[in-house]
Amino acid sequence: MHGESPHIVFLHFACGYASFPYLPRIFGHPFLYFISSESRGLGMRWSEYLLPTLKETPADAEVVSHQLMMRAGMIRKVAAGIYNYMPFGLRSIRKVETIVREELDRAGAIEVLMPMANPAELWQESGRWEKYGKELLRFKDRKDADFCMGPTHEEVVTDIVRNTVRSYRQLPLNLYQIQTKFRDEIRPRFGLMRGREFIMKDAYSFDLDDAGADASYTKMYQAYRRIFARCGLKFRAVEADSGAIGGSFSHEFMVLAESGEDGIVSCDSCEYAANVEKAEIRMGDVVTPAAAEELRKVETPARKTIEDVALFLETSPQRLVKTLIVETDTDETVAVLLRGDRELNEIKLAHRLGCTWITLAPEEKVLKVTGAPSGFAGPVGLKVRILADLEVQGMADFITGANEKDTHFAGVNLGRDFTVDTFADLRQAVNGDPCPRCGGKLESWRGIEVGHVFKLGTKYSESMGATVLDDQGKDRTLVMGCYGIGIGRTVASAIEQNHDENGIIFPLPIAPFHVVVTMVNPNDDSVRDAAEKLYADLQAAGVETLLDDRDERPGSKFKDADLIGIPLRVTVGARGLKEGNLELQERQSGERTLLPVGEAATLLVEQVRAALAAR
RNA sequence: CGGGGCGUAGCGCAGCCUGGUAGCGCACCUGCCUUGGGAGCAGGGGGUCGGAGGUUCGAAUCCUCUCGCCCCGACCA
Repeated sequence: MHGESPHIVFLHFACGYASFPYLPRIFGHPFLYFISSESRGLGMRWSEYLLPTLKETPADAEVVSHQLMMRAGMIRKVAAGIYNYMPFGLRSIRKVETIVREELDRAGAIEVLMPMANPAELWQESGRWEKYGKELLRFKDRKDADFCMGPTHEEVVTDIVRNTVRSYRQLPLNLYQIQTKFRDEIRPRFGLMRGREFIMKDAYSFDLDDAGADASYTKMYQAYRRIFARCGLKFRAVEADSGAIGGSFSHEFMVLAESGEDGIVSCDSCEYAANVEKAEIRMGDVVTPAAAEELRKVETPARKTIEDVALFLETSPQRLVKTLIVETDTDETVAVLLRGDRELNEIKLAHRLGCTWITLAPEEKVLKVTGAPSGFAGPVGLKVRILADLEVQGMADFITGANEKDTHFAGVNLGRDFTVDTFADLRQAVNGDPCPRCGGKLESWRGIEVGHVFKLGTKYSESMGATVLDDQGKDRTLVMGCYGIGIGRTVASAIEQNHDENGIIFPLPIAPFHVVVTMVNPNDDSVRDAAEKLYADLQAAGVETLLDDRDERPGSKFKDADLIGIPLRVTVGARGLKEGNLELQERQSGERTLLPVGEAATLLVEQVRAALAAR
């Protein structure tokens, strides 16, 4: 793990100063540089750094952030879902961590560090040793005692609190850590986006009662908003499915990006935003239109999908009702009806059925239930329980499968031809649906979940006996909240959101360096001197600077600079120098400005300060 | 878990079908040359062809097993 090793004074040419213990505000010696006690140096020479950029995209990297993090030398894979954080990538990770620490400290949370190796006993106490499944990586120590790698730390933190907190007067308490976690994902992918080993900030709040827990929750919610805003990210805090707890006490923080794994919706006229898993759809009173057509069979040879059937019968998917055969974890098989162009929201259905998960029935089951191969299921004559989306209630004369190979029914009508056991809101919300709060329009986005705040209640405090005495001297079970931020994923999502065809475009607050100084020709003394001077001046002013002093052709250096995405690039070349200028190019806009040599450092410092203060 | 695909130099790939002394581009090293958008020339180093077993006179190539990695996944709605 990172964190405790004392870091490390780096000296090239001047090894005698290796015990230099702190970071001086200003120094004049251009050959002396170091990594501070925070393991971040202000300056680095590319020629002496480890920044292995790749011209080509590694074959196994699917999403941009993964590709670019590999190409920019930020990460290297060690095993499936397990990565080295290379120096350049680590700097960005540390930036996010620093912002997280500052904001959590400000919100009154207290940092701790819990072990990666968790004894089985704690997990048995909470019952999760049995429940957690294969994602929990278990192992034995030399004495054959059971352990697991912590995928999250409710058990451990609850243990801390029950052992150390006795009185309501010690509350509220909010403990957080930044730790490497391990979840043995079935399919790790997308680089840091979905790894097995990953750096996570997790926090846990403890309060005497519900009201206190709500206050803690709100505080964290606010802190999270600041954190992601300070990271320079476009995000939404959305209502998430909170499972058994209910209410609006679960929010996910979603970085907006096309490639996001989660669908979210937000209202264009009020504050409502939700994960599509949760987003409700409000329908007014639904009136079933009168049937106009007779039920009739139509041949639909080999037309299995909604699109094919609609095309073949020269109608639109909206005129079809699709029938999904679904199995539950409680061993029930039901049929679910949706308008042809709609998608089932499995979470809503599971809630409705009171089960934990549902799954589409396998081919054999479909055959058994409907008597036809999949693709031709319909409600008419079905023996299983039938649920239908509210929208279906407003349909008449529609088309469904006929439970017979290569055959559909047309002119199908509710009541007359079949009956539905339950109508409910079962479909996925889509762009343009009405907002359940204000009736405005919902806009849909893709998002990457980078943070989650959750009111836990007493699940762990109760099973593990975390109680304090209240002012009446009575035992009270603590009310908990838990709050996570994926640190690596935050960096990855920042790249997902901020890149172009040339590479990364880091938001300045989390950029590994603020400025890259590119020497066009390091063999030209005037160029070298001017670049060295700027490099020294910038560091003296606290600007994190990468000096590209490599003896490479300018073209490769520019390409590399674009790739690694440092927000400000200063080109030092003989051409500009003749006029007394350096050239500033902003990565984001591509805008170029001439900087008079004498004022360059000052102007850059101002720009960096402004960017950091803007948030 | 089920299905599919791929493992050949650091990276990206060809060669495999039809067995016969392992190749290309980039990267790397040396020298020359060049220095404002991934230059050029010349020379050079580097591969248990993922692993094990088998077939064969002979296996990167055919067969079996195994490991690793990647992708997809349920009338896709």
